[in-house]
Amino acid sequence: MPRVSKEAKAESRARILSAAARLYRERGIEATSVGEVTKAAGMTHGGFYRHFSSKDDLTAAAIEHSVGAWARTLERLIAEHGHAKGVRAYVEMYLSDEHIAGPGKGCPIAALASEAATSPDVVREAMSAGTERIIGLLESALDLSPPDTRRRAAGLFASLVGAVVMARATSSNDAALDIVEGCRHAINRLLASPAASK
Amino acid sequence: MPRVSKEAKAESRARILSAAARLYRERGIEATSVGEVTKAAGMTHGGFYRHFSSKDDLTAAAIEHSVGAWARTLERLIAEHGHAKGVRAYVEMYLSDEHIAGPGKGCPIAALASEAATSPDVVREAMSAGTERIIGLLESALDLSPPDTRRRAAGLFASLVGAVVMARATSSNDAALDIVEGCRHAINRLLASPAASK
DNA sequence: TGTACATCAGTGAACGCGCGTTCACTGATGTAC
DNA sequence: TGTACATCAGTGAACGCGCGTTCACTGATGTAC
Repeated sequence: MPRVSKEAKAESRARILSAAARLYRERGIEATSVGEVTKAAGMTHGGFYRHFSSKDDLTAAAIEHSVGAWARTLERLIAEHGHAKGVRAYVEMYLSDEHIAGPGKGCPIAALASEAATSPDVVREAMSAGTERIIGLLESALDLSPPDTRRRAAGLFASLVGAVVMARATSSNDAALDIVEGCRHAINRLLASPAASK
Repeated sequence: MPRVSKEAKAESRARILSAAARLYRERGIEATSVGEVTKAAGMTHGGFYRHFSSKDDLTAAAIEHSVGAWARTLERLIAEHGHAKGVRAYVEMYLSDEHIAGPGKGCPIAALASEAATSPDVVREAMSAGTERIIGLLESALDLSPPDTRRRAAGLFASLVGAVVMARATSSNDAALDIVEGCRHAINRLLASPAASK
């Protein structure tokens, strides 16, 4: 296939980005090759470099893409259900069986955080920006005005990420359930006691 | 170097295992090659297969090795300081700057959980067994007899893991501090309210 | 509006490289007598 | 205890393979007149 219109090029780029975002979350970044991504996007690997300068460039863009989608979901839940109920809905979505069983459409922070920790700076920065954005949204929704709303939001999100990461790494379903339920109870306690602090 | 005594062989195996456990936690499993491990252990790659049948075999053994070390540390802290103070000391060690900055000697669950989620079963099982062991120790130390001590222990550990994973993936030190502090406060609240539950 | 031509998205072969693993070999260790 | 020999831990070259990336090529798209 020879040259293609501007619109077709933009669609190709979008397909590559979606495929990469899904495959990275399902299999990990290192374990996913450029060839697998372009194949999933319906093209051959040669044209890839018309869209991205390197695999790292794609990785950063794919993380931004998928983090953005999750941030918009949280924004939507808050807009639809109000602050407190929106956060609770997000927590339930995050801890749902679908989310744990389907990392391909899931939160990229839960799927990729430990791999990103050892990745090039451009990847780490995409990850940081995404984390920052989610914590910021949670912070503004937890408008209960305790002294450290931001840290409270960060602690809440860390619990969610830890629970999903561990539930996925566990080969026993019972153990995974205990982890998720334990996290849910801890967060409910956190959300129910606005003033408690040590 | 030709054949070597039984003791020397056992020492070689121990050096390979230590080197692998450190490099895996520092760089990730996929990102660490068999050659790098044997080089760090002071030998060439050819002799590796006298000790392990494959890289996956080594990976499972290395995870068991490092999880075991962390579980023994928790046991020691509980024995030295008693149940409640032992758990608090473990939390402080887990959330310390040294632990976050030095994954090579750190908890393998925090360093490798998301990569293990996409690894072969033998690796996942080593990870599960380790998680199970840590949660079991925390459960027996949280002897406050609420209805769901096990889930409480699992939730506590999930918070710790999430905080360390996210703090490491974040490129901003300030954001990492917020995450760790938020987690610390959430856990203190959890440990201080034995009967609260939702 | 129609024509001539430069641009460049996508193809598929090819590149150098490092991976996990195998193997012939060496010679000290461990064993049988 | 001493001797002869089988074992096998470790070496280093070699294997096939898949990786990220490059490149000559094709021909529809976009542009200049």
